[in-house]
Amino acid sequence: MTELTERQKTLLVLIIREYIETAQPVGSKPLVERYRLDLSSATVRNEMAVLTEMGYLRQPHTSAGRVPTEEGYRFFVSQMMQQAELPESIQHTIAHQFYQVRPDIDQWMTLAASVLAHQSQGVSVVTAPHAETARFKHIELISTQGRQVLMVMVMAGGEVSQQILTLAEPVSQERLSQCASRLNGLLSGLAIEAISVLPARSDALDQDILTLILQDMRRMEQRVSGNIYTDGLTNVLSEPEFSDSDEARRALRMFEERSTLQDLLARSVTNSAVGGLQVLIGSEGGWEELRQCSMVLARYGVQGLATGMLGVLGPMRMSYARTIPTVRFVAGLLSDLVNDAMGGEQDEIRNP
Amino acid sequence: MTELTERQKTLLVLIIREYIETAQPVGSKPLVERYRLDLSSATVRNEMAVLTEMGYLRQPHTSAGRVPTEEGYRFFVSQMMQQAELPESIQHTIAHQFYQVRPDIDQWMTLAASVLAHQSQGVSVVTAPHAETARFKHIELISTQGRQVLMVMVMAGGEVSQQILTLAEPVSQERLSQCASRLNGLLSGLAIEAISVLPARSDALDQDILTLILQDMRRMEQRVSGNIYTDGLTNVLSEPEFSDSDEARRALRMFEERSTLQDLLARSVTNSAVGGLQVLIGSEGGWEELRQCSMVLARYGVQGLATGMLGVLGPMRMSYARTIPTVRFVAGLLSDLVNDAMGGEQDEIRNP
DNA sequence: GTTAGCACTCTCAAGTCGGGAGTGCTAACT
DNA sequence: AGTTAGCACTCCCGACTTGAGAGTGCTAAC
Repeated sequence: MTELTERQKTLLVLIIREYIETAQPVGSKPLVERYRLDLSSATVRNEMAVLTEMGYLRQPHTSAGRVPTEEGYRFFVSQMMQQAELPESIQHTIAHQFYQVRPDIDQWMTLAASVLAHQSQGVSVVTAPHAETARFKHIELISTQGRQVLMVMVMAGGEVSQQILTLAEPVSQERLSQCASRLNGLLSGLAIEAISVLPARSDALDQDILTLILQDMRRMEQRVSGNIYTDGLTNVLSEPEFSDSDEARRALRMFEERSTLQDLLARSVTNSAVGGLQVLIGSEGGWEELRQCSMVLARYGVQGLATGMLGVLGPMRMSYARTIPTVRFVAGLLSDLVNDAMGGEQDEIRNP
Repeated sequence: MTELTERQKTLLVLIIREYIETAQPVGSKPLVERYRLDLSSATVRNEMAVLTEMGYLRQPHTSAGRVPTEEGYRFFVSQMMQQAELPESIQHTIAHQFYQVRPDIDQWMTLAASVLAHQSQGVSVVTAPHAETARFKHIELISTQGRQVLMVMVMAGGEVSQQILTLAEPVSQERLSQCASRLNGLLSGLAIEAISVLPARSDALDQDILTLILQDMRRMEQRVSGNIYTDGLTNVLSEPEFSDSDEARRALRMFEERSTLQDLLARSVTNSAVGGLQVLIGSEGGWEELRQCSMVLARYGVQGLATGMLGVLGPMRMSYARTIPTVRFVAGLLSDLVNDAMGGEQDEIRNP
């Protein structure tokens, strides 16, 4: 596979840019006119033929303009990656929004999803920060009525788990508080393995609660990611490639289905280099339903404490030039927020 | 406006049922054949003419079959409302799912949304239980690092609010716990109005936290509903009336937009009689974008403690026969769960 | 290596057309 | 009086045709 000449590169980029904008196969003549190229359409045609030969372009049918192939997009994106900073004004606007909402993980996630969807005109996903190894931080027991107790557990990474327990017999709030405070003292900062049996003198309630805590911590560790937030599901419907609604439906359905989405993200998590940005184009993602789509993914957070993923799904011809820098910027922002809120000595994931 | 004869009623119901199933204008001849009516198509035609005259049916164009009008659907639904119990087997399946998930409001809401969307093949909404007047129950302060503190507040209805505070100066976990326990003692069970200034001897930290608590409680009261959960956004895309994607997009978009959705629900909350079931057909909802849609809504929870809404959005020709009993059943189920978890003396909302 | 010219291909929108489904009316029947 | 068969009429819808337009690839000249 020979190298592309400089002119071929420029042409390829222009063609893809044009196609992303218009969603129409791009022809040689309109291209020279639109960009005032110092070339004749015939020359462009020749180059197009070469690029088609090499697999970067294809024609939907004889005598139609050219359309980028997955290869083409891949080349385009690799060009894009280096540069592409988000304009300062937009950076400020976004950051401003984050500092305006109530400081709470849930709010931040929702906002991040909203910002991503808005900026990229695609479907966004954000997963809440999640620790690979669960470390206990704090527990709280609140009696609601009779034998029902609300248990709120906070992990070192900031993850919160709530559940409602039914005890064997009614217990006063006072006893619950004492139990919680004992356990807090004993378990603070410990990971699952470090938690052993309780001192002999502890009562049955302590034991029961401890069992539940361990159960819950194991559940947390098994999860591949924190809660999933999405936004912009409808954005993609306006894209012409999804006008035949069945294709769109299948793609959106799998995106709405949390479990599938989690699989998808999980796979990317393992692949993704720390702090790196990943662009999955078309079949690269490996999901049949998303063959026509691309995803821009990034990992954010504080390595070793809590990390999450965020990304955008769009048609293959999504505006990478907008999406990539946005994803990168928001990832940085969330990393900062997580670091400020829970961080400490650990390494924060920063942009490469 | 004269009454409908018995035969006209039967016919109307059959026509609508047929239309709901096929999404095609229904003609006289196919109708008699399909349902083996002891009538000729001509007679049916005559009756159809009458029903059209009365506004229950319309024809898309001369010499096409009949299609129900909003009036028609309204009549149909009013017939439906009385009866319509969900089959026992399905009731069990659903109930089983609820008792299988981890007992946690968030899980229940997600599951409820999922069940509704699945059963009705429509878009579901569920709002978390929300109290009209916020009553303090418990607070917890957890130091994360330096001056950052995670504050978790639980309200009497079970609502939980988290946020991350930045204090003026670092405070030890011990002092935070003492502060929390003092405030818990003082404020337990109180509504906003009942909370006055603290005893003179309390320190600055107590004061600061109290201010934040009040702020947060006010915020909770201002909200019209708890968190919103939706599911099945994509279901509606397979409906033929939304094949021209623009209509679908606008409808879904407004449904995805939380704020609009909240408005919509808020309006219904005020309208809805306690425990009642509400069916909004077409323009009844008052939302331009949902002119082609219907909603089945219900309120659940424990009156005076915490209530929420749940419902299903679908095309006007949605399967009311499936949706109505499902919504009613799930509402009952959630009421039970809320009552078990937090209830007590208050009146639980039950099915009429 | 580049470009003008040209024949060729293929899509897309508009127009045409006939079959079919369904109606409403009338007149006969019960 | 209500019901039904028969029939003319209307209108949609899919299939087909057609012509314009856009774009290509090739060839030959620059």
